[in-house]
Amino acid sequence: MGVEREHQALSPRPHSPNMEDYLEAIRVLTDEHGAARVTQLSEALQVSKPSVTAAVAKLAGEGLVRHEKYGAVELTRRGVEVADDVWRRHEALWTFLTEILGVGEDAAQSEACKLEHYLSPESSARLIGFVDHVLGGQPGKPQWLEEFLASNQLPGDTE
Amino acid sequence: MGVEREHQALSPRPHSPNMEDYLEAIRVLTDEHGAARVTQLSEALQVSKPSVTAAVAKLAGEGLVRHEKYGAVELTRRGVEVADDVWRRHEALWTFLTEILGVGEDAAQSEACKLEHYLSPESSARLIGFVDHVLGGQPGKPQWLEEFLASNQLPGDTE
DNA sequence: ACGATTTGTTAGGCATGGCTAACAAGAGGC
DNA sequence: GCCTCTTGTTAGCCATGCCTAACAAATCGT
Repeated sequence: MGVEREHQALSPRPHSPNMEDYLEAIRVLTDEHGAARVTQLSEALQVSKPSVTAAVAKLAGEGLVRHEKYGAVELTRRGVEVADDVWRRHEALWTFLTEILGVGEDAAQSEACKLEHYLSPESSARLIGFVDHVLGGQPGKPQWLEEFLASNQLPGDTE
Repeated sequence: MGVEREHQALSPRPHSPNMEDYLEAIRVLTDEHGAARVTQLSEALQVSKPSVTAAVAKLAGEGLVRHEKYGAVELTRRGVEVADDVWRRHEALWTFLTEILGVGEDAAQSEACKLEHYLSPESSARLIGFVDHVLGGQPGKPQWLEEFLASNQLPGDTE
């Protein structure tokens, strides 16, 4: 195995994992409740309200959200684009983890939230293609996948 | 899709991604050159030498490495365990990315370096099992995989 | 063995992104 | 209308992990 391990940058994503999390959460809350408030974000992301205020101010400075004092937080067009992009990676990972690896839904959810920030556009696209290729063709799952999933049911599988 | 997105903690790994990177790099350098020096770590991880000194001091404080001033850095037994654990996740990801998703080797390398810190033990185990189930049975790759990989060769595939 | 080069450390800062405590604005009950 | 409760903000602080500049130790050549 070619173990020459330089840590090269791999075109760093323009927004930090934390900021991507905020954008994604704003997107989800807006979809669910019509608006995203500071308190809801604070609960959803499990951070304090002052942390939310600060993050939102930062995102507003980058033109990704709009926020008038004491009001709701809204994504700008650019903010929506970023949030959707993160969300697509999230879904691809979630589906892969649950449907193909057989990870439990809650664990897959948490894990996708972490991994989504580090999946490159290329891998993202390939993963989506892979999931589709494996699950998209027939109604159920292919034989070999059923075999693999069955072979993993040994330990505490709390699905 | 059950979109109730609490950011729950998922038993956080005991060591930060950055510290895992240091441990992993020390492991690799020790294997390759017999020892890990500050300058080599600085180059391998693309950080300044003072940053390495600080990180190593921290790891020494946690009992993961040994380091006498101006000398080589060595992993303790516990350090080796952590480094090996990270390395296993790295390899599983690398193999999955290159052999199954068809990502180029360099991109896969960089990406595995990021993702490895966020893969849970469970997913890690399942991913390893998956890779083995898919590639381990026959000599080459299964038909369906060959098909998938072939269907991806359309765009600029700089392998 | 001593000067030059390489290697490593210390000191001092900076950015990110968390936190608590304290205060201010808005909303509802009466 | 006012009092209260909730919501949001400000101020100030902390940890992580990175940096540069400057200094100290080690190593090498002659």
